[in-house]
Amino acid sequence: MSDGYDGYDPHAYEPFAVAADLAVFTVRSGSLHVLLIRRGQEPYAGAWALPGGFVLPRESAETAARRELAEETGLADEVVAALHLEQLRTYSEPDRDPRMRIVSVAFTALVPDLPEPAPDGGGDAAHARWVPVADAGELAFDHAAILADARSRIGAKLEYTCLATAFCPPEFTLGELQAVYETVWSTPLDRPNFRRKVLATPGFVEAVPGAARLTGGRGKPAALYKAGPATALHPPLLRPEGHRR
Amino acid sequence: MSDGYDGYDPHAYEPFAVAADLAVFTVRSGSLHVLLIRRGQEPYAGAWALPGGFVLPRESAETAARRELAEETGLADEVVAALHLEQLRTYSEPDRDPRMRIVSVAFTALVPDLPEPAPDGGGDAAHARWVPVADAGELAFDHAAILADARSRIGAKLEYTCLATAFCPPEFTLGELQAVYETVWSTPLDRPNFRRKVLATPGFVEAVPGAARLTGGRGKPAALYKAGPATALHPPLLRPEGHRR
DNA sequence: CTTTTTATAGTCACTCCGACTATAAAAGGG
DNA sequence: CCCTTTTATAGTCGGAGTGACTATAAAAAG
Repeated sequence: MSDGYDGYDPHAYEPFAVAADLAVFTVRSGSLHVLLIRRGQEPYAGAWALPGGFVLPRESAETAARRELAEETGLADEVVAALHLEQLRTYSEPDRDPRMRIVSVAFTALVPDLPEPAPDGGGDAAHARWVPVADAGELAFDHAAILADARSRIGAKLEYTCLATAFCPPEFTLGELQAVYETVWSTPLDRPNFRRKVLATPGFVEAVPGAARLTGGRGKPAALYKAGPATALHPPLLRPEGHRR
Repeated sequence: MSDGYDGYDPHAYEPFAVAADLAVFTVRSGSLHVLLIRRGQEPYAGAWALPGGFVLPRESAETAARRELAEETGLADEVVAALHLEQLRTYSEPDRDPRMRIVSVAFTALVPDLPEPAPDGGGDAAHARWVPVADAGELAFDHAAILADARSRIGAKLEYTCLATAFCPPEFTLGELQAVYETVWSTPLDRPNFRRKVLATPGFVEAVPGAARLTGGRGKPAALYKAGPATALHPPLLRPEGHRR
């Protein structure tokens, strides 16, 4: 026998298709939302699904993910191009799609609270919506499992990376950053302690001098910060005991 | 336009092939080794490569990874079946294989120091060898990048999981466990502190009562432990500053 | 029997973190 | 205009965890 790569004739087999699917998260009005599209055709017509689609012959999976996201959701091209995509994992069970053999590379992205996916862009975008993950329920294919994996991954990543700032607008208050953690982890955090930890981590956030959020809200105006150059959190910011998944 | 999944005719495109590749690590004689095979045919004939091969039409990527590992390395079937495989990530750059479009799902596995891959099994196994990762050098395809990603992943995983016991035989001393950390991280650790940390983490290791390693070695015989039920390390066992990647 | 080697036990100071209290600066209601 | 409410920010205190280190125990080597 030769090794597994030799003597393979791809046309002798039913071909694989390779897809890229995305779990794009945002935090809005105190709950974690995921971007879903409603399927227009069988299978799973009318069901909600993660945005995604086939990888074309000259694309990497990540390129395909960006292209599909732009096509299906009408998010602005600059937004999609700048988006930090992270590969989650690949789903390759033989029967995960009833039509044919489809191997799907899943990606995760975090975005600040954006306007609703442009319905004026017409076409696919009209079927895209932000849905609270708690309300996502049944999804097409194995997308519910992908969503669960993505959710658990981002919860863990908040512990040891600075990724939480990706959920925030360019300038944000520490209260807003804390709300991201509390929303993703579904647990309240002590405000002074959170503040101390964030400020003590070099490069996590940087003060925007002289700026303060002029919200219509009550209370003392909060200082504004922007994301710093750090990417990892050492030591990590662990969620309270009993809130891990 | 419809969404990306609809109206796709896979036969209209050059087909994709999907492969599974493995980075299987072990610790032997004080250095981290990876299992490599020598390629017999073009492309990259004579070069070293990670074991792996094509996913068959009715297999998941993980099933294919196990099958290829057994075929190519002659590792015992029980060993391969019991192996903890973790998906690393998927490599999908269009030109990563010169022959055709191949998307590869990479896996990582950790095994105790095993005998050399059975050369008596004949066939492919004869071309499999444990190679110190420091000596791996150039590999076929993008396997050097996969290996680097895998190495960095396992280093990070030792920090917050109990995975280090996977490198050890069923019963091991704390000194052996510490050697795993020191080898993977390439940094010495303080022995009493390491011991305190491991024993203070519930479920990391369990004492084997009355047993002690009767090595030919000098010094006081060490007590034996076996892997406990815990899977995560809270709080984590962080490597010393400046040794992260 | 002494030295060497390895395992194991214990000490001490410092850091980090959870819980908590106190003060500051805004809005809203009388 | 004062007083309450709300939110932001500052500080305190004790305990857990850890790095650096010392001490003791149990084996082999000379």
